[in-house]
Amino acid sequence: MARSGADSIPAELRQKCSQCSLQELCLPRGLHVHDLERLDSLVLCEGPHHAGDVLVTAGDRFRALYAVRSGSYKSHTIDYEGREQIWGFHLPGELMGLDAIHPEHHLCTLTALDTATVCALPFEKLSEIAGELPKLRSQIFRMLGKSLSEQTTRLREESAEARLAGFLVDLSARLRERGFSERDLHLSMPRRDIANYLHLTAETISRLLARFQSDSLIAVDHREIHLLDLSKLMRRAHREVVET
Amino acid sequence: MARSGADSIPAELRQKCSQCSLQELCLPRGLHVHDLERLDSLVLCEGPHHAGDVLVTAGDRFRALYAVRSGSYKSHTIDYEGREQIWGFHLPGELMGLDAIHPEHHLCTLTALDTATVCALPFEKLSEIAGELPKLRSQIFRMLGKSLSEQTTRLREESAEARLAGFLVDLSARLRERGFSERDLHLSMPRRDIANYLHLTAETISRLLARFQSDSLIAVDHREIHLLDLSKLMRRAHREVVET
DNA sequence: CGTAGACTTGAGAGTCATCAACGTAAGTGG
DNA sequence: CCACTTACGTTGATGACTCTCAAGTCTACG
Repeated sequence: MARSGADSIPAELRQKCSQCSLQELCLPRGLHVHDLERLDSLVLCEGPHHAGDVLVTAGDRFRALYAVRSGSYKSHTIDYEGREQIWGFHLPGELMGLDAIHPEHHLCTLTALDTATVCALPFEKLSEIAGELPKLRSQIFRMLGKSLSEQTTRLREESAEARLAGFLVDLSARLRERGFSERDLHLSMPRRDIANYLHLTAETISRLLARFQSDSLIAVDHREIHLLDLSKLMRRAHREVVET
Repeated sequence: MARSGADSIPAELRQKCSQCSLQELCLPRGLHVHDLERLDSLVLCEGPHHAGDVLVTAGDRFRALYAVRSGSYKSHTIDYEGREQIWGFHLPGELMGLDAIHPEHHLCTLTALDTATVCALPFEKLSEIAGELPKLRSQIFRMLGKSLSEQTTRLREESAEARLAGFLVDLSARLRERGFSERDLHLSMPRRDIANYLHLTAETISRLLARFQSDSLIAVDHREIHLLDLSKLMRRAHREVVET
């Protein structure tokens, strides 16, 4: 967590986008090798964090965007009555902290869900480099636009069933993008967190998973979910049964 | 709606950010006079549109962002079953079309709610200029981050009452920013649209407005809403009773 | 082996949607 | 000016869905 001064950063904290396997999912997507090296110069690795560790606390001054390197995180706030509200779960290659750009301080706390690491991208430097690299600039715009359109889909489906089905379908798609099986999900978060994210209760999640299972859509084993019929699940999510 | 070729644009379509009264609310916020003139060179005025006129249709190729100049618009989609979903209402100085940046086509249809005009900001040129003007760049980031954090607040409150109260409080704050009365709201959209936006029904909106009125929080006269007790309204919205 | 937290399942209650009837305002053409 | 139309808005009755509360089971881990 503690880090030495800005200069003389230990070599092991330096991470190279140019050699990262998540290149094509992450910020560097579409950049040329030469330009990638400009990014290499600012990326700092943090972690490993363990389940429950806090990377950023809501209210912290905005310094950097974070790209998940391994494991997963949740972004969440505490509301006026001390209740948690979860805004997103973040997988490797996904950018966190975008909500801090406008107010210049973080709106969300970022907490590790399992053993996880991130790359920190100091925003001032990033913005500077983005001034010179149109592709990087448009990639930042795209990532922002992406989380914008994601937020809009989350609560779009009205019924509890459609929301949970949509959650599973999304997770499946994101795992596939990352080279994992699209049918075997491991949930790194408890039922309560899924419920919170979808504006439901843990009991409802339990009941719905049981219903999906008895309808042969999925097989549930604790936090391992096997998707048996992806297209029926999409229909329950009120999604087009088409690949993205 | 029809416009002549890219060259020789009629003078009356040229609009100048440098002379616009919405400067401080809109994209140019914080730019120097000299830089403002760079923006002047790309802004094109469109309209006037009338209630129901469509500015952009979902699926249209992404060419430009739009800043509301006068009147108001709604952004909405049509879902898998032909049902409308409203994502936002947009007042003068607000940017529309941000959701199109990532997929490079518009996700939302933009429709005028009353007599209204916009400034079109061709994105390619805008992005070019943003490469040279760090302040403009960070302003675009901020506007994106802003709509991100706005989306996250809309459905945050769980009860119907809190959501509608929040809607009124937000509208009031945005009108105040624009120099209008924060207590006298004119709703440019029907109850059905408010309901849709908040994931409720028109009947529920009616009943809640009636309840707020009988609790002396507001006075309702058709689409004119007078806010009698802003701080109680904020409490119903589960918001901190503090100015932004 | 015992405890704490996560998860499941059941019963009852409350909120909001649905359906339906009616009232009101604005616009049209006679 | 007045019937007529159409869209919008209000109000009431009913019911479904999901939350809350409660009890009990399972799992992980010291």
